[in-house]
Amino acid sequence: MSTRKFCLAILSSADATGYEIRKTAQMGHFSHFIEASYGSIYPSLAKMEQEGLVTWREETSSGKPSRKIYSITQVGREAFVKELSETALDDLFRSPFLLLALYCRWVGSEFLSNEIDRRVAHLELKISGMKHQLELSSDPAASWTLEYGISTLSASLEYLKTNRSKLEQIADERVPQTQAAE
Amino acid sequence: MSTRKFCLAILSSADATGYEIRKTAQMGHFSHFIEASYGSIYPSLAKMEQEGLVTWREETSSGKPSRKIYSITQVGREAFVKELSETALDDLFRSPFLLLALYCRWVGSEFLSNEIDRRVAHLELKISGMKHQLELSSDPAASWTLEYGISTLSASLEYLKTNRSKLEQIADERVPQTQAAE
DNA sequence: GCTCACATGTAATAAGTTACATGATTTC
DNA sequence: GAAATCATGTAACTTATTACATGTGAGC
Repeated sequence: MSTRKFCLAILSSADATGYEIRKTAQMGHFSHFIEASYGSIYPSLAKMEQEGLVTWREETSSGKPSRKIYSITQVGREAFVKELSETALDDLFRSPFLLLALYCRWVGSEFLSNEIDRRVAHLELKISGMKHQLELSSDPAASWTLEYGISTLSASLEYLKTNRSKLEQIADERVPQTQAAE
Repeated sequence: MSTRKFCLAILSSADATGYEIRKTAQMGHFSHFIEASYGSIYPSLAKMEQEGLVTWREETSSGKPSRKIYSITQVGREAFVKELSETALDDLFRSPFLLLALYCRWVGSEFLSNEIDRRVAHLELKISGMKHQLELSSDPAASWTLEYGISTLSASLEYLKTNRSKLEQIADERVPQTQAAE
């Protein structure tokens, strides 16, 4: 249901093709808290067309592959607002990294350090990307959401940088796998 | 694969029943970044038993319903460590709330305010629950992870409290649904 | 000539959710 | 006597992931 909602969200601002919707999911200011791939977007759009939430027109420029440009209908807008207000609003957060942190003794500190390095780099990249988007943003709501993301990711990064050594020390007392069997 | 990994994680520390594993998922120090329901735990355990990652014994006390107590095998331990180190470590974060924030003009500021109130209360409850767990925690790695969670959730809460009025102002300029159709 | 970006889609599979089905024991 | 907790599981359904399949045009 989330891909659906996301497609309607995009289309509520402007017409778009499936390809463009996916690009927005990957690079837009949504990318922090939404994910959608072709395999979920195209079927979603097809289904919503059947239900009358969206329509499409074909655009054929000479040579270029033809595009299906989707538009949201009034019914679609109503469905979007309804979903916005009726869907559960709790965040979904899953972190394989925190599970690794919790069991870091099993993998040892070298491996852990490496993963932390990667995570730090990843977070820094993400934050700087969002800051860049913030500069370009003209929509105040988008700016607000971006800042929300930036401040939580920054807190996460900060904690990680400040406290990594503590965890690395814990991981130093590695549990050998042979001992593990008792 | 994540329910699987989570079950192995629990069992790597102590034997447990499916029921207990689910309780841990709901209330333990995992609850912040993991979710698992009966519908995913029981099938997972059954499958892992077939693959030799876990075994179980039955415990029948007079009267009480019989319990299937699962134990991890050496093969299971190895599989766990392997999954810990080989699985993707990126967080999964989905936020229907941030989508609502982004389109708050469509729902208006009254509705938004209400949702923010609920979210603030929810975050405060979650944070205080985690602080309580932190006090009880004797495992340094669990404490580290809990503090990680507390600091990011606190940043999130802080941002929300400080900047909610900004968003509420944006939502004040509500887009009427009739106008929406253009 | 190669690779990247544009462009649409399907099929097989994986994974998890929700509700259902059942039943005992304990606590208020 | 009712409700909560303990306890196991299944079945139908929803949803998304991954890989496959296909093809054009532009720039290097």
